Amino acid sequence: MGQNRATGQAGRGTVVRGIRQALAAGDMAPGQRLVEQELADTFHATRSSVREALQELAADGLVELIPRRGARVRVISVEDAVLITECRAVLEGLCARRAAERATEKDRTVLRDIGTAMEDAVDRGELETYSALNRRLHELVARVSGQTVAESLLDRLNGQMVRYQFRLALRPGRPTQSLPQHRAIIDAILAGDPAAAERAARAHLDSVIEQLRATPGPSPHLT
Amino acid sequence: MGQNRATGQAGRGTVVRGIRQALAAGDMAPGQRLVEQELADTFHATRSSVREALQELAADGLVELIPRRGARVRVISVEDAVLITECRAVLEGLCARRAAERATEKDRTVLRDIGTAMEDAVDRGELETYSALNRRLHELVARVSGQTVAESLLDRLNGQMVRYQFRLALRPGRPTQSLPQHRAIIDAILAGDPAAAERAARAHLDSVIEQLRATPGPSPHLT
DNA sequence: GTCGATGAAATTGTTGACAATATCTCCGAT
DNA sequence: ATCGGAGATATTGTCAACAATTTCATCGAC
Repeated sequence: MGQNRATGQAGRGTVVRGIRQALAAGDMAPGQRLVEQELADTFHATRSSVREALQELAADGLVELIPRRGARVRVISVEDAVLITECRAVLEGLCARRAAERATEKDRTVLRDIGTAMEDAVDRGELETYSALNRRLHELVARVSGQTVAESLLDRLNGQMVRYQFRLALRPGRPTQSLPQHRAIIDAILAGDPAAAERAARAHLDSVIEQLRATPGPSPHLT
Repeated sequence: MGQNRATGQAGRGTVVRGIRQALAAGDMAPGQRLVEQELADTFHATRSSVREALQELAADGLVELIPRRGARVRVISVEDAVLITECRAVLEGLCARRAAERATEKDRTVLRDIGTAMEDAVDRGELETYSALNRRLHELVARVSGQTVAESLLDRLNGQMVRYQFRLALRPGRPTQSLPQHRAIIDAILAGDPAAAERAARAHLDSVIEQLRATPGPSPHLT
């Protein structure tokens, strides 16, 4: 691994992954300007690759593309985050409902395991683990539901929320609040009760919205 | 309007619009291969513009992009259409709910007008008019709801459904079936009853799903 | 007659140079 | 000191030629 520039479609993938990661890690501030040549240098790709990567990220709503003025990391206000989460609420509600109808024995076992693992993690105060299980749970529900369209929409929406998600998960007392909500979703799916599963998923995300509303706006731009 | 090649971003826009329209008009069959040079010629644009346009359309799910093998018009199976409509159901449910909470006097007036215009159109058997009003209604509800995120998701999903939508609207007896459902949505919003509005929107789209399921698969490829 | 290989044609992917535009810097006028 | 404008620089957008790959047609062997 050295000086070789990743070229072509490989390069594009590299840049997309790189920017995604930098965004998730908080290495790129919202509103920050993204200069094509700089990106090309840091990721050892060509400007063409960077250009295409930016378009892809713009389509996913992670980056804002202004003609003749380049790309910026998209700024997502608290209000935006709320609107996004409202969509997540109904879409995850749909997924939970269908998951309750369709979960196989195998799925149920995995679900049960995630449930107990979550309780353990919260007991032991392992926030990182809990957060990871959280993601796994939401992903599993979407996958089990067979709602591939909803799943991809949720993917997109979640991508836009990275900044807020890690902010929320670290809130003191948050796990104690969300754990029973996750339990309720799991239990409803295990019980094969679609209506309850949908209600539980929505209730969970409504609570996320409440938390978001109590969030101070994202650190005023250090342009 | 002559021999001038639309160049650059203008060209890209031209191509995107052109393909979108051709798709809506049924001039491009699903699965049809889209060759860059051909498109560049027919829309009088450069191959670069075409390339970018295809990426944009791919991000919107209208076109399938396979590396090294070019672009094809995306084939949307009946099952896909059902999954899409299930998402639409919950998203439009959300919009209807919020619209019921937020509609201003002005909005209500427009809504009422659309309602009566719909009834007139059905009475007179003006299918085209009814179909246009249908679109306007769904758009208005989304806009009034203030759910900009849901609105853009719905835009994307609707774009993928063009083929099926016109197929459904022409079904005999369909207007008689959908008119009261539209009325129910409008009335619930006018009454300021969020829960009823959401139920009505969902019920309407559940009925669309039923119709879709009773649809013969999209005409077996005339590749 | 079918299958596979070989070469030709068509098509997509990549690159680097160039053009157009925006942004910044510096300077002078008020 | 502030504002505005001219030039310089930085940055994005465009293009056409070239490279790589796939697809298609032709031909020969079994």
